[in-house]
Amino acid sequence: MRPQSSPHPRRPQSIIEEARRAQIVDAAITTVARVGYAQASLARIAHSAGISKSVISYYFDGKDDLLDQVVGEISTGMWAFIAPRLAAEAGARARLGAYIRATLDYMRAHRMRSIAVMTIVGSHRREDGTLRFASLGADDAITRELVEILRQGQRDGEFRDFDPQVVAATVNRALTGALATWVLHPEADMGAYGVELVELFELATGR
Amino acid sequence: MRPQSSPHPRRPQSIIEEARRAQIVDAAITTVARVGYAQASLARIAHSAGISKSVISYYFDGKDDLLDQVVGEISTGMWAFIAPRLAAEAGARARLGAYIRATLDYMRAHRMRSIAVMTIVGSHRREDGTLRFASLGADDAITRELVEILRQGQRDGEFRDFDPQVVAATVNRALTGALATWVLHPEADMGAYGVELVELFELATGR
Amino acid sequence: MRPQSSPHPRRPQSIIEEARRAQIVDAAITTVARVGYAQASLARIAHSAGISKSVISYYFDGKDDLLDQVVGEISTGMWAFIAPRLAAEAGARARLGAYIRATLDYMRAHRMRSIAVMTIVGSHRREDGTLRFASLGADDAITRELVEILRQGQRDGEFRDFDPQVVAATVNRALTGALATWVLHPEADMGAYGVELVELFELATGR
Amino acid sequence: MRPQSSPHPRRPQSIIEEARRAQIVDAAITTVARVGYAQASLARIAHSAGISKSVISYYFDGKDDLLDQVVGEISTGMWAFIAPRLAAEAGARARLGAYIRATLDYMRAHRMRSIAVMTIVGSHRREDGTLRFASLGADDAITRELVEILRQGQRDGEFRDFDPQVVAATVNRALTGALATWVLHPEADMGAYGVELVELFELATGR
DNA sequence: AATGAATGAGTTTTCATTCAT
DNA sequence: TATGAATGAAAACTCATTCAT
Repeated sequence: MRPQSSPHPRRPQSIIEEARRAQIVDAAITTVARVGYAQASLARIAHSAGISKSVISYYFDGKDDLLDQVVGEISTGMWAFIAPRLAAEAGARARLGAYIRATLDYMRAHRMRSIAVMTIVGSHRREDGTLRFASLGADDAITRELVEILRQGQRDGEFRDFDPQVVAATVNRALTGALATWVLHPEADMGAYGVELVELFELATGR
Repeated sequence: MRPQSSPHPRRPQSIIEEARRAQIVDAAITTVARVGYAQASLARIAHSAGISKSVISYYFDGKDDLLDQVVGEISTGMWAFIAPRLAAEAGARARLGAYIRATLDYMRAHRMRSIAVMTIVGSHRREDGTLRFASLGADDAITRELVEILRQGQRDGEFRDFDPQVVAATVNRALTGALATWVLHPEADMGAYGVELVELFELATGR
Repeated sequence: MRPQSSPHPRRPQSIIEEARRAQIVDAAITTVARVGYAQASLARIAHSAGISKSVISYYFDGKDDLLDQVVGEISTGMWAFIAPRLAAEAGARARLGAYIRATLDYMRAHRMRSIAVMTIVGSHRREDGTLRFASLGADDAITRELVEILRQGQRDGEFRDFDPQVVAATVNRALTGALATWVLHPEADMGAYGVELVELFELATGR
Repeated sequence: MRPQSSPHPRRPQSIIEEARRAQIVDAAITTVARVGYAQASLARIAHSAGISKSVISYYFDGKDDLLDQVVGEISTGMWAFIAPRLAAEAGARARLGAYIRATLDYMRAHRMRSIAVMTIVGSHRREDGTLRFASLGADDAITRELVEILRQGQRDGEFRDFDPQVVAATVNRALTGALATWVLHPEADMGAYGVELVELFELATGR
């Protein structure tokens, strides 16, 4: 990922330039969410953005760069959404609940973005075949914060003894599971789903 | 579909035919597990099987058919592996634990198959863009059995009151999460991971 | 065209062998008539005959040979149908009418065969790109007989002076035109069409 | 369809774009006329145009689209050639003669185009197996004009009573018959052929 | 007498990328 | 800043044919 850096030697980032980039990123998000990773060709994305294909090549260093930036932007936005909600809570137990609720709230508020990032993370690969974002949901910034919450809870005696990495991965998986359920059943009650998950993990982690 | 779009509704399944089919299915599994869904072209699969591309078309009615059969075969094998382990246990709590352990044992015993099915399920789409196997892990035969176990536990008073669909989806997600962790960290201790998950869900579901 | 001759050194033409050949030829006729020349693959023909693809290769020296024999057999049958009807008439004018009526009657009695031969004649090409049956309808046995009728009529003073080749080609084209109309409008009245054509060519040729 | 499945409903048709399209259409015409419909692959057409295969996909929405445009362009050109010749004549008899002569003149002046359109019309099929241009020569704009001439002649008493559809189809068939003869015998005298046909149909229709 | 198995050549189409303007 | 034009590679798939049995 090469965020904020231009492929060609151009430095001044004009407002119009940033607008174009955002427009393309949005089109990529919508397209990936709608038709999936494999079908989200540059032609389709360009078409969805109402621009010519080569504009994408102009602003991004190829498809990989575009998708990298899509994931980067969504991750950033997600963290910006969740972080204050964690900060508002005191105690590991409360913060774990806030983490779950905030994530689900983000998904509800940004359905397309959430689906897109889940889709890309599960499909975007390097040339050697390994998933490019395999660490997302397991070792990224947000998850590291979650792990820290869990560790703090254990130190403070709020949580029982467990492997924080395993629980963190399970929590994240549960959250994307909620999203997948929502995709399959758009009429599902995400609020109730959240209540269930909060209780589930409180019981699972409490002493 | 049988070879040559045969006029006969059912032709005798020769040994060599079944062997070839199995060989191709195996090559597809290996290839998908190694390079991912999008890169697993028929050419690559054929190459991996050491056969010509058109042999695949000869035995399968296209790529969709092949992948359908891959998923079908693995699902069947998985269920055949897990079912007796469930039957050997009495009580919902014990059976839930057996479900988790058996699934992880299957994954350990059949790493490639497990990765392949997880990959295909997450990527294989219909022409309309919807995931072809979206229901796998949410509404398939194995999951229905899991839901039944959870319901039984609630009826018997072993489990607290929760939404069985949510918990079942979360359990399944946790299991594929274990697999994803194992892919990312092949040195990870799956046995310990299993112990963690069993305890987590016992606490999460118990009263 | 290599009628009656087998590709492989087999001489005894058993009854069963002839039955198979006829079965395959019939299947080819039906298939070509239904889906057109380009789509009439050996696989489709074999499927329609309820046999394996390689049986065709066993009885015919490839697709060209099969189609040659299809055209040959239909031409032969057509001539066998028409010839006695010509012989029954005296005078060129009467025989020209009989030619037109007999051909249309054949088409009505053998719709599939007629469509098939028209289709193949218009599409089957040699490797150099030239139509293999370009002479059919212009210089074949039946047309030569038609030309002879026209010449006789001119000699006898029944017909005016015209180029018999041109008129013969036009008559034949008119007849395949009737067939094409019938294909496009299956409800068309072929009897009335025939009456129109007979009158048309009587006036066109008479003195 | 325009290049790149453009997002804009109508892009400016640059000169170079129109030139390329015309070049490709011409190459398709030449190729179809030379090797026939079935052998006229996009690869061959591209080769004949001296361009890469994918340029065709860039300018046309697939092979069907290309052939549709080939037929459309030739039909348009043919009508533009014939219409003024009809308009220059008074009386149905004279106009019928003009129709025949003008069509044959077009064929002589545009041999390849004429052969190509005859070939495509006789072979290009929809997925359901029906001929895509079955109505050409039976129910298209030019033929409707011919039918109108015939009807006018009957109303004015120049022509006898006959089925105009049958006669129109026969005239058109006779004309493609002339073309087929010319293909088979390039040395044939098309002028004389035309004289024969004009006389034939004058006698056939006159009272 | 028959065919299952296999294949290589060829089909149309899609795609990401490059480049001159 | 933007894009129209072009391309080569690769995709899935079809086909007529061959061959061993």
